[in-house]
Amino acid sequence: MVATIKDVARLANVAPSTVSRVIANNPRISEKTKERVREAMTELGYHPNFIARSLANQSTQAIGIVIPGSADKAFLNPFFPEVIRGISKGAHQKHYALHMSTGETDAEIMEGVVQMVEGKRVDGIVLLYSQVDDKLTKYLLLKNFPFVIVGKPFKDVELITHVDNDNYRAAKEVTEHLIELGHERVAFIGGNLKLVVTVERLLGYEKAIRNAGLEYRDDYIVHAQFLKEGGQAAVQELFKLNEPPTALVVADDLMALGVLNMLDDMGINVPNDVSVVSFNNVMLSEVSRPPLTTVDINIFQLGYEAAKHVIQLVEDPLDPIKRIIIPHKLMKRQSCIEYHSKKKLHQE
Amino acid sequence: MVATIKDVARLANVAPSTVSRVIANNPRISEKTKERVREAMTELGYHPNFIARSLANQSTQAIGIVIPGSADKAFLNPFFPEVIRGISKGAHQKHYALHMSTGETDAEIMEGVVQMVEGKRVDGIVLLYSQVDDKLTKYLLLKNFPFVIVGKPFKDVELITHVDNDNYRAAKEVTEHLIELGHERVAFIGGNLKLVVTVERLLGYEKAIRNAGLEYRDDYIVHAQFLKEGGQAAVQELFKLNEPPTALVVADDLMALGVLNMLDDMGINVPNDVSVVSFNNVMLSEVSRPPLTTVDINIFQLGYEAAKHVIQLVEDPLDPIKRIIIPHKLMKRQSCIEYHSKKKLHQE
DNA sequence: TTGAAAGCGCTAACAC
DNA sequence: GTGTTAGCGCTTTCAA
Repeated sequence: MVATIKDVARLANVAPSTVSRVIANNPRISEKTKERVREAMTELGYHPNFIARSLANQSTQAIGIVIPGSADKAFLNPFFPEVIRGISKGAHQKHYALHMSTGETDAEIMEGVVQMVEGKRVDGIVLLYSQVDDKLTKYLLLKNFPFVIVGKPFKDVELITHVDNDNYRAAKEVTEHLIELGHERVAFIGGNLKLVVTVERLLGYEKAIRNAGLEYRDDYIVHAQFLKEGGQAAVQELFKLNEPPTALVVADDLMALGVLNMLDDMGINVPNDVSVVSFNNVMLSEVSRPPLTTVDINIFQLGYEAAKHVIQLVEDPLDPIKRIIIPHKLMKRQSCIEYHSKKKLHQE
Repeated sequence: MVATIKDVARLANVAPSTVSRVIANNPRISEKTKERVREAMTELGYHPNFIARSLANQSTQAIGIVIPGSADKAFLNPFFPEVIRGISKGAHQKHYALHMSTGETDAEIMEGVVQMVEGKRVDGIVLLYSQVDDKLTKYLLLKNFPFVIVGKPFKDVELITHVDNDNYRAAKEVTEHLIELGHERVAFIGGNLKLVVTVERLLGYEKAIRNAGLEYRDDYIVHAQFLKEGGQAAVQELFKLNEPPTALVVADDLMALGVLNMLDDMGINVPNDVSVVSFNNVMLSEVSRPPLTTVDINIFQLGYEAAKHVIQLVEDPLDPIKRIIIPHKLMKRQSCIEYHSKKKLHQE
């Protein structure tokens, strides 16, 4: 049998409550008894039972991570491990552990969150995505449970602490970059339109197009899933058009990789025939052929700040709602080139 | 206040234990009372408190994941997210959640594991690596705590359920492949020599070299960390030699990427000047320039089986110790080429 | 400065 | 079938 607080108390000739106070390093216990109790602890190889403590305490020192559509899909996109790296770092600094449920469908994920919250398994939650009209957000808000969103909340922006990039501006900037390079037929390949990030990037793209006085064409907007295969499907649609685009804004590096593959299969050269820019700057984007010009959104930082702020929220429920914007940066690489009507000139 | 089992009991006019039995769907409760209790539950919006249940139950329905040297480093290598994908899938099928501690140093990681085990925060543990002379393994074994290792235990192989590849054979095969292509100066770039996987791969390499009657040269063996930078450092050493190798066996795709980079910087062409094979077949290896010939070790499956088997162990402590070997497969891509003394001929 | 005792919310004997 | 009751191991008033 494993030693409990009672065993320690008995051995040290004190009450269990005293042992508890020693664990918490309560200053009102004399150094002498502290010493005696500590000796008893090591003698018995005592370690506190976290679960029991959690029950008495109503706190778990763990934060929950919620991933869209099941870890076993999402982890295919390097974005997620990278945010989790950041979260892990932030949680570590405050001595928090990480907890993930493993639901696959939306219903199961919801179920998992309810279990985390209602079952008191975690003290706070980081939502790794923001969906339009999200039930989860609504639930968490209703329960008044500490949580932060990585991304921009669809609504109630002023009620939810969130860590985000300025995706609108970032998308606008990359599109402008393409336009400055002389491109006039710029298409947008986005991910799931239910994700707020997709919407933001699309809006930024649109703004840049309109600002430049270019035509905003519906058939230049394609949506697919945030995976390699998504990118491939999108390209096929776009290059069936009479006037195919000369540049592509792709909402995610992994999709861009699919785009690159498909373009290659179709014998279309990047960057000579078509320029490509994308988002995230995951390791792949540096390695791809050609290396992708992409927006570094500082994924790690996104996770790190999210963790820090849920914990703040947990430890002080009155902590004000915050909006943290992580800076982005365009990483120019070899997937973009100047476009002069029918001629291709020097690289950027 | 949140509803407890007592509230439900009161409203349904039954004893708390009856409610508990309804939750567990105990067959000895009449359908009628079950119905009544369930109504009371929904009316009160009742959800069981997992922590309280865990305490009474001595079970958490969660399995712990232990990563070498902190998540925030390890996750840089795509191996880890990929195993976790598998674990997540396996855990999900049995309705288990995942728990990770966030230690950074060895001591902190040990501390985290002790907290998981002693604090009863998880029912079982998956160790995502196997180190020579590992304290963690020793501890877990001593505590008789359910755990499985992804990899080959350094010792006590017959006492520890583990999920592994036949890394020895895999390394032997890829080295033989290189030798068949005509290479006679084949070097080995390994990772941390404390990791059993490194040792196994090195031994397989050695065996192939000796079998072929080639000279086994110490200066052809270099070790670095399992990251991109590791690969780069290794190359610099190797190509300072008088007789630099014409082929490289690299113990990890990510390192291989670093190798590729560095070789490129040095103006050494792959595969024309030197052939490269590596291990893991992570997504990067397909995308790199040139695409890497690598051993697919089926990372996802490794994780999936590991999860399935810890859970089995948790649910039946008498479940026999097992050794699960996941098959591997050489993925031939464009980083290898035939070598004929001073000439290079057609590709493989 | 320390102890006694109640309680966190649930489960599992043991009764009936 | 269902209720009673004693824990699970800890924290936290309240008293002394």
